[in-house]
Amino acid sequence: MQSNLPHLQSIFTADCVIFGFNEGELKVLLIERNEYPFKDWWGLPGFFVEHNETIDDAVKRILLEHTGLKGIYMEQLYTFGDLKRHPQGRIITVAYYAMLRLEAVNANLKPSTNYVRNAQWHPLNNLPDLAFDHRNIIEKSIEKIRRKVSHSPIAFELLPEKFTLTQLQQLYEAIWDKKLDKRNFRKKMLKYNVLKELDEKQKGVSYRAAKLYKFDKRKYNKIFKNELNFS
Amino acid sequence: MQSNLPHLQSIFTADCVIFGFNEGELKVLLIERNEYPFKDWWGLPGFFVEHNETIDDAVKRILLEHTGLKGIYMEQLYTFGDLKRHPQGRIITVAYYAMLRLEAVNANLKPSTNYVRNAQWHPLNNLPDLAFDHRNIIEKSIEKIRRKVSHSPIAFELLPEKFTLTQLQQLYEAIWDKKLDKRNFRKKMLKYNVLKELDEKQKGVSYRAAKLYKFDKRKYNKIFKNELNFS
DNA sequence: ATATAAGGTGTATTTCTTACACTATTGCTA
DNA sequence: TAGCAATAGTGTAAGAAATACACCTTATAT
Repeated sequence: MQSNLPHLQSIFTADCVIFGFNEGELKVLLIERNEYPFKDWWGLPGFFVEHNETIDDAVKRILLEHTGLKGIYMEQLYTFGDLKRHPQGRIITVAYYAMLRLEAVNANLKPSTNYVRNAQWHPLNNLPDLAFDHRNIIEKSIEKIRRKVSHSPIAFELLPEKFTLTQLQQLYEAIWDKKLDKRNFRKKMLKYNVLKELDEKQKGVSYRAAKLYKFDKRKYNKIFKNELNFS
Repeated sequence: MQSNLPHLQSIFTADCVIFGFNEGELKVLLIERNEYPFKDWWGLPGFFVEHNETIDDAVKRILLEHTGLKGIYMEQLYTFGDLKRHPQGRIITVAYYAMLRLEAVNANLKPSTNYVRNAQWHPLNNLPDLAFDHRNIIEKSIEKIRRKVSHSPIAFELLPEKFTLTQLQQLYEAIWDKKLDKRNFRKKMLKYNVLKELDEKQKGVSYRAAKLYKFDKRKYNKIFKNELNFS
């Protein structure tokens, strides 16, 4: 099958776009770079992929080293390869994204590599200047989650385990950047039959406490295997 | 911004998954390889990306050199990076896909590189053994076009410029691998308002000739900019 | 006790989806 | 040239889903 061909290895990076939701805002996880190029700039967690690790493994390792986050399931988004995107030469990057319950991990963001000084959530609509083409990558990610969320209720991953319907609605309003009707939203959500109503209520609010709900993953998997609705 | 960092270049390949539709079947364009590795095997058009070309440009060049096809708009599908996918080492590949009017290009498939001996359409449900992980790439592509076609009527690209509603229905049936109701299908399609009815009929058939339609791209762009339908 | 702030609920209208079967037209051939 | 073969083309009724819309309830703070 092969003659004496040279041995080759792909050199490339992988970047992580991690979305969280808090205080009615979508946020993205950025790191402060401690190494050239773009030393002292903010950017996405991202680094070179090793020769002996899959891309899926690499993004997990990189996210852990850069932010301390572990066990996050990321999906591949797109591969960026503009000629000028990286100052060291044409280096392509494979971007992955994930959405997660922000409040669960808010406190303990701890980089474990010298390449990174600091990891922090930033509101999506108030980002600092970013290294490389990272702003572009984030913009493509937000388009992707908009499309994704419109075909399946994956948005639950951005909420705490127990949440109120109002929180859920605010999340959709943040992703869509538009207001939704409260009654219709609730009707629709409850009809999907993937919410489990709990016997608990919100605490610590100075007004009528709302019922708490959980996302029922078993039912979700049954219903949304086929997420299709055109003809 | 940078100190004295080494100059680097990504080494990687790009592959093309080109779908066509003919005689009621979905087909994919394969090439017969004339070089190691996988000499004499069938595989996707694909090759190394040059250091000074974008990935988007590279797939166009590669498709042209391998098959003679020109001016095809391809979209990025996914980047494959399994450790064992390429016998020369861990070389990742960025896969692109396109759908196109098969009958317009059927005759003149002419490779212009010695790496390729031959280019040919193969029915999707009767593929030969394929080089590398190309079967896997094709499977991921077909899932993608199923999802895509269910959110926007992009399937028109697989039909000749003028087509009958029955041809359109057969195309959807091939993509979905299931039968659809004729009356409901027509009602739905016409309601989208992206078909232009022509003053022409099918020719050369030995039964009642069907009306021909065209895809109205202007209307399409207006309607499907936001292809979203959840809340 | 009252104000404040959000929680929680129903109905009528319109639109979309689905299931379902017969007549019309054309070319071919006996 | 009659009739057969093959596909084109059409409508309706029932159920499901989407939308628009406003008021009372409950908990807390003062």
